Amino acid sequence: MVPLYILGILQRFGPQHGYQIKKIIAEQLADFTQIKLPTIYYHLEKLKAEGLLVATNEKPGNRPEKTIYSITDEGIKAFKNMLAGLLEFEYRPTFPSDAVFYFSEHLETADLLSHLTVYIEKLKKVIAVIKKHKQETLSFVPPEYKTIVIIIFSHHEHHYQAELAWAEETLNSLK
Amino acid sequence: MVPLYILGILQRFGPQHGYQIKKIIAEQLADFTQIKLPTIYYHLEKLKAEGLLVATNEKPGNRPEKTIYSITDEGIKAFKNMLAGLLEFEYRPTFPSDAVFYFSEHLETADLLSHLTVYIEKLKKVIAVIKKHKQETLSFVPPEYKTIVIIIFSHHEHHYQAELAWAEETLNSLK
DNA sequence: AACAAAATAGTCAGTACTGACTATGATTAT
DNA sequence: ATAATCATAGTCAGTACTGACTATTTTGTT
Repeated sequence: MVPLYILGILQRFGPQHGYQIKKIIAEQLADFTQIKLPTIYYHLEKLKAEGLLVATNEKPGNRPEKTIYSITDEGIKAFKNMLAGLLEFEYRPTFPSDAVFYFSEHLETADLLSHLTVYIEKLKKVIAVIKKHKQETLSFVPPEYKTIVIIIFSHHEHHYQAELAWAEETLNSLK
Repeated sequence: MVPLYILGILQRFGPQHGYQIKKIIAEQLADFTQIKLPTIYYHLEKLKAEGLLVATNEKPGNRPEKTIYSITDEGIKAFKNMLAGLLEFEYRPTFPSDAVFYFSEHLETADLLSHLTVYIEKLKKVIAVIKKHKQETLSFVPPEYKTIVIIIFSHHEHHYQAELAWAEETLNSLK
């Protein structure tokens, strides 16, 4: 995923350095990925070694030196292949909470119930935040991106609602 | 997750070697985790180094030598702590397909539509399989485990249904 | 009896990720 | 004026995961 994001962002926004790429991801995709800065640098160097990016150095004023990365023609080709590969996406979730229940003979039911209650409240808040972000995002993106914004946000809404419904059912089944 | 599974299985089923642990996970949890054999061996050695497991060697007949791992008192304590930590579970999914849509300006709508159609059929099949496995599992587990089986399976059912609903909505919105 | 396939029991090297750390310039608060 | 905090721009070592590989035994198949 990370190389795809980097190559795509470099195409859409032009040459960038690591910190800026991280910022773009944090601003536009914070709800959907949690990519850390060292991960960005790791892949920038890797993509450079593969010839998909080239680096130039820049020293703006007396600021510390920056390494600016630009995508190459090779990089554009590789991006298209990655995207085509990803198109055959699959869905195979794993939930840490399944392990909790699998081994729940080692836990008190009361503890499970109280944690589930807290969890349900958290989920409700997250759902509210996502809905708010969706509206905010829709208010500033150009019209041609609105469909995509809706698709991505509603993907997460669906799954958070599923998680909430499961948590509520589970709470009731244990009471 | 893997250390928790290993320590839990060693408590529930007694001393085991790597391949058997893998088999237990594959039989009981195949729908929910995809832990590979080298991952098991990696953690067995790590847990041994931490003193949470002890290893004994066994040479049964003329079969190749086995390394059998048993949980220690330290290991039982660590397991309880892990489980208590996991109890504060969170939900933060990432979907590769979001990246596909985020960069969908580089794709043909027709390709998106045809892949979504295939994807929807796959999801329907997976849901049917999960429902079947749920019934099968319920038919042989002791009654006191039925609630847990239902909780874990229905967790996945909910999310697969969410994924299906999202995929169908998305397909319609792009038509 | 001979061969193939599956089960058993691992090793190892390469890939990916990230917490903790360093270091400097810019901005804000007091 | 100065201290604190934030933004910028990374490095590095440690952790985790797994594909590819090796090797033996058991079980079927012909």
